[in-house]
Amino acid sequence: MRYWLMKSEPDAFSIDDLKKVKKEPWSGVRNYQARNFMWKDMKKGDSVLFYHSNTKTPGIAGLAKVASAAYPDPTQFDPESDYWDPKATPDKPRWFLVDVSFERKLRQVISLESLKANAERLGDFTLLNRGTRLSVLPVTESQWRTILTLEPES
DNA sequence: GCCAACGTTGGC
DNA sequence: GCCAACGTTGGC
Repeated sequence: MRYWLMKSEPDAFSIDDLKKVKKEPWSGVRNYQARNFMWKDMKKGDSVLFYHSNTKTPGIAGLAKVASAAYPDPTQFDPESDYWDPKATPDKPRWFLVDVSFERKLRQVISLESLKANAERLGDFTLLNRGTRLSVLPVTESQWRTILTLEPES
């Protein structure tokens, strides 16, 4: 069982949206490193920190699970989609995704600010590295545990 | 295979 | 809305 962090812009797809639909194909990732994490390393049942980016208070908003094995992102084949990739074919797909299922909302968003304030306890954390724009990234078990201690009691 | 130009991410 | 940081593209 591994741990991950996945970013989403809440204006586009928030933790509340995930709660509503329960399960969502994580389409639209068009970065090779992020794709490789989903394609090669993620397993059904892995745990996911659901991160809100590009918003007033960026931070971790909820918990989710990897709900499927990786499979080709169907939006790459759809000329109508924003994520259409003319170089991808069903025979030779270029982009892969996993389904993500809702687990729970955090009682309060664990803000990027508070993650930074605990940077020392978190150790080397990709999210906090300068210039990191990865939308799918690995989290260690100890980071996962540390982060959850930052959630308020009630 | 280099690298300038361009597009995107995402915090602020 | 700004812009630094970074990834990708494509000419050479």
